[in-house]
Amino acid sequence: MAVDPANPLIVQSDRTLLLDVHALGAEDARTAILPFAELEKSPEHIHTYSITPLSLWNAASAGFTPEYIAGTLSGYTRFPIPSGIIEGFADTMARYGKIRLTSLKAGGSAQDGSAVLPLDADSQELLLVIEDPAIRAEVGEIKTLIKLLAKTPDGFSLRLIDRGTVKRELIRNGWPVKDEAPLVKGEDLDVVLRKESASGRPFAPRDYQVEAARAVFGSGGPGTGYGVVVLPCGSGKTVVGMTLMSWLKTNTLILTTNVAAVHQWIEELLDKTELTPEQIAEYSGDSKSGAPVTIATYQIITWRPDRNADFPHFRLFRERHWGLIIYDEVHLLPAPVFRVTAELQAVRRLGLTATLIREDGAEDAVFSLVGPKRYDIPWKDLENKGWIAEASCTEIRLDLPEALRVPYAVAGKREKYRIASENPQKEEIVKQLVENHREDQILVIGQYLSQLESIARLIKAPLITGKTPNAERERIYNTFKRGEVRIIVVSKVANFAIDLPDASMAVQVSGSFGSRQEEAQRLGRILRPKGRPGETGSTGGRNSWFFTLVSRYTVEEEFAANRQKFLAEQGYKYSIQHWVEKRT
DNA sequence: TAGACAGGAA
DNA sequence: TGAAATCCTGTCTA
Repeated sequence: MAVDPANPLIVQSDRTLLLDVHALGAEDARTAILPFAELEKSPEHIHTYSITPLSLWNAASAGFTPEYIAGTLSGYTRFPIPSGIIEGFADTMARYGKIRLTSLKAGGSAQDGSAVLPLDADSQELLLVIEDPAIRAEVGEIKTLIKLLAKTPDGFSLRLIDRGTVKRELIRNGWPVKDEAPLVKGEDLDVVLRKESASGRPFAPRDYQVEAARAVFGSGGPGTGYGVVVLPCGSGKTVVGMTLMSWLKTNTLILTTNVAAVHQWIEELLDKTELTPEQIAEYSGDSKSGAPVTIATYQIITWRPDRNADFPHFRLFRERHWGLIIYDEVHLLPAPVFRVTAELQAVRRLGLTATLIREDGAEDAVFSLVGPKRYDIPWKDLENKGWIAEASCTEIRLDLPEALRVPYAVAGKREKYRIASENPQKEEIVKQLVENHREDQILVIGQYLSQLESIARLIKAPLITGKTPNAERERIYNTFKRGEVRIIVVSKVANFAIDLPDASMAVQVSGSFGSRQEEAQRLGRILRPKGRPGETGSTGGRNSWFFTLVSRYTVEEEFAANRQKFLAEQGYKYSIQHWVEKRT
C-alpha cells in the first residue's frame, strides 16, 4: 500500500498521529496502531494519538518491531511520512534490551532451584549487562545510581534489594531495563481450577483469559512471569489471575482497592478453584489472618500510625514465601507500595487493570516495577464475540435555563462546573429517559448529593450514597436484583463498589473532573453479560444503554470530552443528541 | 464480643 | 479546579 489521499491516517513529525474516523479503513487503522500509540484526543472527526517512549517500549516488549510500525503507518498514511520519524521510533525501541538485568551466575540455575524467596536477600547480587561502552559510560554518570551500582567488566553489579529502584531510575533516564534475572518459585500450593463451579455451572477460562495469562507467564523461563494485563470491567480479570495461579501453584498475595473487591476475589476463588476456605484469608481491618492465599487492600498496607512512622503492615509481604503477587486495579497502585514492590522484584507478579492511565503520570513506575503491558484487547472485540454487552452511548446536550446564564457567566471556574452539572433541566430529561426505557434496569449516577436527592424524589427511586449504611444498601440491591425496583439513584459509590448490581442502562447526570477512569468504571457497570447461560454463554444480543447529560456551551462540555477519551480509545463512538426544551 | 460510630488520612 | 467516598483504628455501648 502507499500514500493515498483517501487513507485515514496522518503521521506528523512531532510523533502524533491523526486518525480521520470517517475515512475508509479507519477502524482497521485504529486497531493496528493501538499496540504502539496512545489516544490523546477524540472529538467528532479527527482523533489524535501520540507515540511516546513508554508506548514504544510496551510495544517492543510485546514483540512488535519497528518494521511492524513502519509497515502499519505506510499502509494507512494519507501523506508521505515525515523523514526520520521511523528511524526515531527504531532508536527508541532499540533502547529496550540494551540494558539487561541477569543473575550473577551465568546460566542462572536459581530459576527454579531456589524454591523460596531468600529473606536475607541483601547479600545476593545481580548483574546489569550493558554491552555498549557508550551506554555503560552514560549509566555510570547517573547520580541517583552511583551509590547503588558497582563497576564490573560487562556493566555493573547491584544488590538484589535494589533491583526495583535501579530499574525505576534507569527508565526515568530513558533506559528501560529488560529484566531477565531469575524469579523465585515461592512455597507450593496446589491450585486447581474446577471444571464445574461450586454453584454448579460448567466453568473453563475463556480463550482471551488464557491468552492473557500465557502472555504474562511467557515461556516460564528466565525473565518471564511478570507484567500487566489490560481488560475491560466485566470481562473476568479475576479468572486471568486464577488461571495464572493454577499454573504457578504457589502461595499468592492479592492486593485490591477495597473490601468489596476482597470479598469478590474470595467468592470467585471458592467458586472456581478447589481451594478450601481455610487456604484463603482476608487481611483487612476486620480480620488479619494469614493463609497460602491472602487478600488485602492497598489501604491497609499503606496505613501507618503517623506521617513519619513505618508502614507496619508491609510485613505481610515478607510473612510468607509468596510466589505470585497480583495487583488488582494496578493503575491505582499507591506510591508507598512502589517502594515495597521495588524490593520484591524476584516475585512473579501480575497487574490487572481496565486502563493503564494514571492521573499522576507514574506509568513508568508501573512499567518498571510491575512490568510492561503484556496483553490488551479492544472492548469492541469482546463485544463482537458476545462476552460483554453491546453498549450504545449517547451524549445529550441541553441548554442552561435562562435564569442561570448570568450567574454562570459571572461565576468562578469551579462554581461554573457546579452550576452546569446541576442544571435543573437534567431532571426532566432523566424522567423522560426512564419512562422511555420501561424494560431496562436503570442506574442514575451523579456527583452532587443535592441534585441526586432531588432526582430521586422526582422519579420516586431509592437513593444510595456513601452515607447509606451497608444493611440498607444490601436491601435496596436485593429489591433491584429481584426486579421489584427498576431504578436506583447512586452517588460516587458506583465507581468502585463491586457489589453494585448489574444494570442494562445508566444515566450519568454529572461526573467529576474528566477522569477517564471514572467513565470506564461507570460504563463497566452496564457491560456485564445479562443472558449468561452458563459460562459458555453470550449476552444473547441484548443491548445496554449509556446516557450522559451535558450542559451546552459550558465547561462541562470540555470535561465530558475528556471523559470520553477512554471509550473512543476502546472503539466506542458517542452519538450526540441535542435536547430542545418543549414549551407548553 | 459484636456492632455502631467518630475521627483522621490521602 | 472540588465534592464525596472509602478505609483504617479506636472507643463506647449493650
